[in-house]
Amino acid sequence: MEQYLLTQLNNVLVDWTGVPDDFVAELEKPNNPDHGDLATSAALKLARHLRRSPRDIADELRERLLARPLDPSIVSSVEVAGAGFINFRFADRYLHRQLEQLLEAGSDFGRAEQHGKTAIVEFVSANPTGPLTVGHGRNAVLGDTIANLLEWTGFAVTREYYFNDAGRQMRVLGQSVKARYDELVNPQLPMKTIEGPEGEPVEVPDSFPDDGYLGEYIVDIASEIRRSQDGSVPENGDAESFSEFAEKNIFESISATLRRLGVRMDTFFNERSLYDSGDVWTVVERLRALGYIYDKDGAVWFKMSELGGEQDKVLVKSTGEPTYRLPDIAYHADKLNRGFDLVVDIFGADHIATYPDVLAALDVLGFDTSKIKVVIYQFVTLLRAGQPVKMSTRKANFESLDDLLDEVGDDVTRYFFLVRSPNSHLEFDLDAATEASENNPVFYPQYAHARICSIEKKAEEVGVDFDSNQDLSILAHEAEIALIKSLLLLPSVIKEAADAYEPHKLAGYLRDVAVAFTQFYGSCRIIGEDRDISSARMQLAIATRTVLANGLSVLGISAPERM
RNA sequence: GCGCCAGUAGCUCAGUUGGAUAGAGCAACGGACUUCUAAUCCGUAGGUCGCAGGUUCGAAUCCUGCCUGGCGUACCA
Repeated sequence: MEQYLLTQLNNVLVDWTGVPDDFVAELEKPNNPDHGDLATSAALKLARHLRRSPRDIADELRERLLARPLDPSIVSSVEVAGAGFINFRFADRYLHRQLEQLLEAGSDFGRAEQHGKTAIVEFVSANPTGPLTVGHGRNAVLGDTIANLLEWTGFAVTREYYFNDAGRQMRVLGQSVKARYDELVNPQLPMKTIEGPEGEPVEVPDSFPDDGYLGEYIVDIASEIRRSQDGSVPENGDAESFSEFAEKNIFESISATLRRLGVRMDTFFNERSLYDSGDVWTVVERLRALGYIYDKDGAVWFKMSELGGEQDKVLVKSTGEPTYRLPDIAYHADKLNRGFDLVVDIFGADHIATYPDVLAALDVLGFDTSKIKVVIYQFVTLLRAGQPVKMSTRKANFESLDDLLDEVGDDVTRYFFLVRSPNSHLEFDLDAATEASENNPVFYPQYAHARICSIEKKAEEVGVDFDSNQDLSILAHEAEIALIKSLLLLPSVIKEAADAYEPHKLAGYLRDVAVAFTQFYGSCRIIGEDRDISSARMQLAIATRTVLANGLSVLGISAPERM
């Protein structure tokens, strides 16, 4: 309908003298149903060019459209309204035909054809120094759902987790675990007091690093090492063997947490491989050859100030160790070299400053940076009894993603993370997510889905005789038509959500579908009407269940058959 | 100081490629279960769209300035 109308509209305008060649009419969905199903403000926009009143132009535009003529099985009415809007209404016949196609497509309704392009979505990417936080949860759910959306719009998608198990962080981790282990083995160990997360004193062994990890999980890992009989960590092992054990342990717990969230990675990319391959140094040399590198104070600098940046950036510290920027550049070069058509990064707001440097470097290295899309999401505040809950990996007192999943479950967790726009701060109210769970918005689409399943089951029990080939044109009730219109939007909503990298558009849509269904349910009985109407309404219910199930599966939220 | 994000109903947030009367959920108030699931529905109330200018037929949306909050602005990641 939309495509058809656009073609008709613009064909009319092409033949219209005085209309600028580059003028393209657009359609919008009016928010007031009295204004039809689609509308165009073309007449208003042409007023200046044609030097006539918008209303006048709209009248003529309408006449010219009707003269083509318009296919009455698609468009039922064309009206001029307001200051010069033209409102179009769908023909019921058109809606019924589309509904038939929806039912035919079934679990593929909303899914676009594969177009042969590939995408890689990098997300989570937490280093194995501690359990995933709630912030990682938002990252994981966003990344996974954006990957789903891209798949549904025809991309072949790779989900990748980028991590680093070398360097300072892992050294500190090993030292932290070793110190806690020593403390367990030898209770007489001399202790010292350092500052905890709230500035409170914390007792740690003398050998504990000042910037060590204070989390309880460090002690857990230490006692696990002590219990383990496999000798993988020698009693007098160095910090490195402790760090290896801890890394393995933490990675397993991270994987388990992701599994609970329904997140599955295709590939894990270790930053270390960029050093092993020498890619990191190749980047420096190529940038140097291009004149964007200089040495100062023993460090290697990148001339970011010549590329629109505020100041030059250090790529290699005077210690010889690269900053995070250098491997980031090499990593993204690697992703582009792997031939992906689209490279998506999911970053927290605290990484906002890192990617302009990366993009600038890739740009001068000759890569097509337009293939890279960085999704930045804002921070999560966890509220319990109206008070913010502290969340930090390094410090002791924090709420982990696992704790959250324990408290509210995977569906609610995913929904809360997905229902807000990524660039909006997220207040995750635990009380609302748990105690008030009877009014929890996540249950809207789920409940509607379960209700339909229940109706189908009931129909089977009482042996209702449905005709699955029933002509759907019998559906003419206001609530039926409104529901059909809502259902047919799924493909375009998925497309919009994918193009914008904003899953909340889909989450909001599914709630609308649930509302439209419930209104239909309230005014139209399915079982117990005469056979024709009963059959047609059952088809409509099945179509609704299909849309809800497909949409929920994109969000990674379950579509239960009963609740 | 500079950069990014945000400021919309009591609360949490949609709506921002400029369109017609700014929406939803929760909270509040009033109704509806002998019916296919009441985890629901219907109704009422609730707004200087942070402030001030500007652009135009039209601004929550675009431009400028200012205010407030978050995150950055490392030879941390």
